[in-house]
Order: sequence, then structure tokens, then C-alpha cells
Amino acid sequence: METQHARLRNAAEKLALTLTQGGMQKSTARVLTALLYTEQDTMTPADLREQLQISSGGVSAAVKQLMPAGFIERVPAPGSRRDHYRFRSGAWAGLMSQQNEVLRVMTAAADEGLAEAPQDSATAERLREMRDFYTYMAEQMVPLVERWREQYEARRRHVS
Amino acid sequence: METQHARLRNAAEKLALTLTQGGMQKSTARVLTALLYTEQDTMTPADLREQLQISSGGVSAAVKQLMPAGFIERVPAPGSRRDHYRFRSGAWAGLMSQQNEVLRVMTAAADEGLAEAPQDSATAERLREMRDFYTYMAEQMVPLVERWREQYEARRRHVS
DNA sequence: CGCGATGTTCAGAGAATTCTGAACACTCTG
DNA sequence: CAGAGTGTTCAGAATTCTCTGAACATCGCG
Repeated sequence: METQHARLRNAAEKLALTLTQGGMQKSTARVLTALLYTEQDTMTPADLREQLQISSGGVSAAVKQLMPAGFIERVPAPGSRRDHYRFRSGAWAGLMSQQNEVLRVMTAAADEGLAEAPQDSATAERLREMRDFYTYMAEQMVPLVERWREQYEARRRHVS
Repeated sequence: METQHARLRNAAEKLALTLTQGGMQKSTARVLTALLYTEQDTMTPADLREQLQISSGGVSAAVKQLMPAGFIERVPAPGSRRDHYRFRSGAWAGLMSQQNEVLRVMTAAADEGLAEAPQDSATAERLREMRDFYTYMAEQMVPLVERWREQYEARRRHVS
């Protein structure tokens, strides 16, 4: 029992490391995976501080990043003065949707360059490819994630 | 003329900044955008060093990252002992394809967790959603980018 | 309304990353 | 095969990022 628990913790930390390498900061990633892997219903900042051995400020900062990103949510807990957090269903799909913002920024950057470059230059040619590609991706990604959401919701309803 | 040139440089630097914020290191991003925005056919490390005011080591490191990532290519230049680099057509699509690797890693991480978690726990439920989502995305992304490549190639052939 | 419990902020310590530049290695050329 | 020209490596400097922890703010309860 203890061993399994430890192995879960381990898997959580390993995923946190992966996320870190992908650009997320360490504390934030660890808070995220702790909430993903916990067997408690919710976790309080104190729980997180104790389990992860990070400072209160660290937990606060992590939560501040994870909430607006849609990874976690604050759960009302009557009778407790502490904040209770929970990993959010649909978080991964939400993350992917936020990538669309990136696609939009890249499209905009290409457009900006195109406004300056001579129409028939090689630079303009390259920028057109860039713009067209990101435009295409943005268009395709939205319905893709939407379709996932529908499928997932449908299955959930079916199971329960 | 000088002004337009400067504005192009500006757009290049601005995109570099965006890429930096997305996790790319500064020199690498600047080399990338310099090659994207240049009106020369190719650029040598010396060109890049001069234009960007970075050290030779910096250029070397940037190239070392950009080449395997498919962003740039070395162009044979008979009669010149310098390396000649050029922004690669299809670079953005290639970048997106590399994201598939990320999707695969995330799927694997979820599977690893699932191997440890009790089948009917809330943790297992969350990990299944994660695994299913990333599996779905990986499946969908491949044909999506493939379709872009086909469309783009077709259009190119048509134009020329 | 005051107090205890909890959350947030932020200056500065510490860690990690990135860049520089000089030494070194390689490759043509005469 | 010597030497000039060019690219690469890497130790250490410089910069940037992240975390800590103590001060402060906020909230709920008696």
C-alpha cells in the first residue's frame, strides 16, 4: 500500500519534470501533478505545501497561474476556511484551445511582416507560407477540439 | 528604402521576441527571424554575427538547434568556404509535426500513471481522460498537417 | 470589532540558463 | 604540408528566472 502510494507520487513527479522541460515552471508543474494524482477529493494550499515541500508563496504563485489557465478550480468547501482546489475536468482540452491564441499571434506576426515586404520578394513568399499555414491550423484546431469535447461529454453521459 | 529595410528588421526582431516568450532562446530566435526576413538568398555566420551583434559561439549554437529542428538548411555554395544558410520551406509545418512527439510523451505519461492507479479511483478517471485526449489529438494532428502539405505543394506546382 | 487563521505580495537570495570570446579543430588552397 | 580562413567548443561572466519567507492583507467567527 505504501509502495503503491509512493509509486503514484513518483509518476506525478515524473510528469512534473516533463512539463517543466516543456516550459512550465517547476513549482507550478508540481502543484498541477499533485492535484492530478491525489486521491483526496480536493487539496488545500497547506496540503500542497506539506506534500511538495514548497513555500506558501510558491503555492500561491502556482495557483495563480493554474486557475486562469483552466487546469484547476477552487471548490467551495463550507465549514472550512481554507481554499480547496481540484484538478479540472477538460483541462487538457482547454490547454489545447489556448494554443489557438499562439496560432493567432503567429498569423498576426506574419501579416505584419507582409505589410512591409515587397509583394514579390522571397521574404514575402516565406511570410505568405507562414501566414497561410497558421491560418489553416487555427481554422482546423477549433472544430477538432470541439469535436473532442462533444465526444467526451457524450461518453460521460452514457457511462453515468 | 533605408526606412523600409529598418521596418523589416523591426518586424523580424519583434517576431523573435514573441518566439522567445514562447520558450525559444534569444539568439536562436534572432537567427531564425533574420533568415526569415533577409532579402539575401542565403546568409553566412559572419552575416548573422554582424547583423545581430552576437558572438560566433552564439551563432554556432543557434544553427545547431535550428538545423535538426528543420527550420533552416545549409546550402552548398561552391567557391565559398563559408557555410550558407537559408530558411527552409515547410519549416512551420515541420515544427507542428514535432509537436506530435509532445503528444506522444503526454500519452505515455498518462499510461504510466494508469499502470499504478486503482482502476476505479478518481485519479485513474482523470488519467484516462488525459490519455484519451492526447491519443485523440495525436491521431488527428498527423493527417491535418499532411493535408496542409499536400495542399501547399499542389498550389505551388500550380503557380509555377 | 478584534483576533486567529489563512492567503498574497514582493524584495532579495539562489539557481538555472544563456551568451561571450578565446582556444582549439578542421578544411581548403597555393 | 604550411597557413589563412572559418566553424566549434567550453569555462566562466552575465543575465534571467524562480523560489523563499517575512510582512502585510483579508476573511470569518465569537
